[in-house]
Amino acid sequence: MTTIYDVARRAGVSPATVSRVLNGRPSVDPEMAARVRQAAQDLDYRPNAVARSLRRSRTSLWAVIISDIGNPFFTSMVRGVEDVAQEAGFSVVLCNGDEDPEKEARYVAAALAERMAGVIISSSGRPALINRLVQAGIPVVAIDRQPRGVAVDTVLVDNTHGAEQATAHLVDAGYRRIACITGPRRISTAMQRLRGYQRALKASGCPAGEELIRYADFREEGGYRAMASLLEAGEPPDAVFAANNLMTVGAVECLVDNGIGVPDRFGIVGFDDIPWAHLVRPSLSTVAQPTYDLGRTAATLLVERIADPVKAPSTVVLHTELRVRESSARSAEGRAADRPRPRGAAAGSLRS
Amino acid sequence: MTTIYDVARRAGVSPATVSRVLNGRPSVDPEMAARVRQAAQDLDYRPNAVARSLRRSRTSLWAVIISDIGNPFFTSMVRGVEDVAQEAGFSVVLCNGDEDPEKEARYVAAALAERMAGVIISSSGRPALINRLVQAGIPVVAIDRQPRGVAVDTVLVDNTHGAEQATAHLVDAGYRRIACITGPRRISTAMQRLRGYQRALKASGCPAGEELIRYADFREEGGYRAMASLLEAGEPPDAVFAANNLMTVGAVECLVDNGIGVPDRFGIVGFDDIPWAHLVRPSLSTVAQPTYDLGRTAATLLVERIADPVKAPSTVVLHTELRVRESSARSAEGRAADRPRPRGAAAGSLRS
DNA sequence: GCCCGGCCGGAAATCGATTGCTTGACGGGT
DNA sequence: ACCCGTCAAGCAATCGATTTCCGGCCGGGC
Repeated sequence: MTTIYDVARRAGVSPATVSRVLNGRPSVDPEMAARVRQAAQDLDYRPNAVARSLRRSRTSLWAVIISDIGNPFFTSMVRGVEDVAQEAGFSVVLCNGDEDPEKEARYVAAALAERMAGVIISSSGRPALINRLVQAGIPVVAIDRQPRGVAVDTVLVDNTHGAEQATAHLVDAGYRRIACITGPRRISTAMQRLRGYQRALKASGCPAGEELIRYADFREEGGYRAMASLLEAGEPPDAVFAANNLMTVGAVECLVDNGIGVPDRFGIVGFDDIPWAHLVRPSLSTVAQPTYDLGRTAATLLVERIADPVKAPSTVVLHTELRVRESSARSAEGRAADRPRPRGAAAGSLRS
Repeated sequence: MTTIYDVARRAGVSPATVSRVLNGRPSVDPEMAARVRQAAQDLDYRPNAVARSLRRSRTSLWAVIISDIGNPFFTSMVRGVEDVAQEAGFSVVLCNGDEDPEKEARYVAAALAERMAGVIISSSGRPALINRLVQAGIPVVAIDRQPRGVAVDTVLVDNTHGAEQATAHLVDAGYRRIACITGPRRISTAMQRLRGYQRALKASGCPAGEELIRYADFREEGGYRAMASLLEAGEPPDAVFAANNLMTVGAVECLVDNGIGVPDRFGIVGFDDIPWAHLVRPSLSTVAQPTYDLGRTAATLLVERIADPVKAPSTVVLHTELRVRESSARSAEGRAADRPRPRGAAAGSLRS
């Protein structure tokens, strides 16, 4: 690789001058600057970012640590981050935490070791990880999930309200025994969405209780299993609110496998939209989040935080929107035909 | 941040010794090694990876440059890469080229500047980019897409064969006027899949011709538009082979919007599976690729290439598998009712 | 004609970890 | 008793770019 010394030699100047020219510092003779630029181009010189980072003790890389790369929610968010980062002159590298606290910890360690310029994180683990970053002086923005006990810039959506709205909608559609499949207890969004669900049930007078709640893993398969377990229960529900998109898909699969008609015999609303929600039959009612804007907002906060490391952390809450489609639109006949469902089918398919 | 000097001072040794201990070099007094480790732990010392990379002139980061983060094909592939990378002690950073050659060029430049340990790339641009990496001595593995005119390790699937099989399957199902929606001409997979389609048509004696071919962008929206344009044609097709998963989804959407019954009035097979292909009604017939293994294989090649930079490049071809579902299963009635289709509907919806 | 200030560009220190070379200590062989 | 081999550990150079400091030159003012 060619270094700054090679360029300096070819242009007949000192490396210091080359550095000044290439970094756009003023106070360099234009004629000499031209010579330097020419030499750099001739040699196809590319500054060694590693050396530069060491000297400046800062990099131009952001780490975006997301919790599941297979979830379209995150991929859309990342686009928002990228667009802002690029305008601000940063490169984004993506780290897939995969809902695995250990994997996530590894990426945090890497971000720390590489002295990344900033980190946007949707943490599935303990807040200690985020603390480590903060204490090392690395600008951090938490996205989607609220870390407990750490004061960092945060971008969230109104989870509780969205969940409440979704559940209330199921009540309005005529469902009575409404279950909830939420995520792991350690994750803020899981708990907030559960709370919204509970609030709506209480307001409506519908039955509520732990036997209607399942804590799954925000994955498709977890949603499937949770749904199967709900159907196995003594008194199975007639509708479900699923706290994320992939679990919604899993739950629907389970219903299909058990031959349970949606929406007539069973209603379902999911949290977070899916790009193809309208293609699935029945199309899925969801609480849509402004995913792209979530990313943009987080990136903007990060840019500000980098510019001013001591300003007070702020929290931005964006709004969700209930999109009613077919999966929660019970017809009049469906409502009438409220006879007991065949149980055992779910169990059978599970054990197979 | 604490440096190696701080640790050395606290342990009462030289920085050289600290380095040796922490890198597990032998020939250090165990008692002294223990003291060093204790000091490092006390100070929560984390080696500065930037300085280390500079000195060693190599890093432990891989860049995986994929062409569309929104495509589940790539996200699944990345998992395969990550699993191997981790075993080999590398961290993976993901770069989203977004089917945009310029964006991709930026990430290549970053990989180059950061002196990444290796690059796995699914290139949507010109081979010049890959050449640049190779010339800089950075180990490269091309994945999914074959770069022209550059000798690098490559992992592909049997695109031509898969496409041929899919098209032949449509012929067998009784469709006669079979169109093809493929990707941009500059991308090898688009052309190979087109070739397989053409080969199958020729073998079967079905009509073939440029008027049945559309070159789209591997995106959902592009698939929609291509489908609409096919429906508008003088003599519209009665089936289509779509050369990737997202375009398949777009094409189906278009058919649904125009009220064209699948599979009875129109057959469709896509290349590359979709996790939720069986949820969509009608469920989608696809040519499935071993996405995870694709990633694993590429990563394994990269590990080998890093270990031995001069070995001859190899190309690995993995196999696809046709998964027949509903979207290509024309019933007997559908076959009989082969009456002219209402045109204009597609055009109307396009112009709206 | 001399002095001062400003501007330009080079020499060298610096960032933090690694590593080749060297020194010093110790033990065994002659 | 002397010498040499071995091993442990430190010194200092090194990676490549940036940046501080300083010297030299030029021009203007008195």
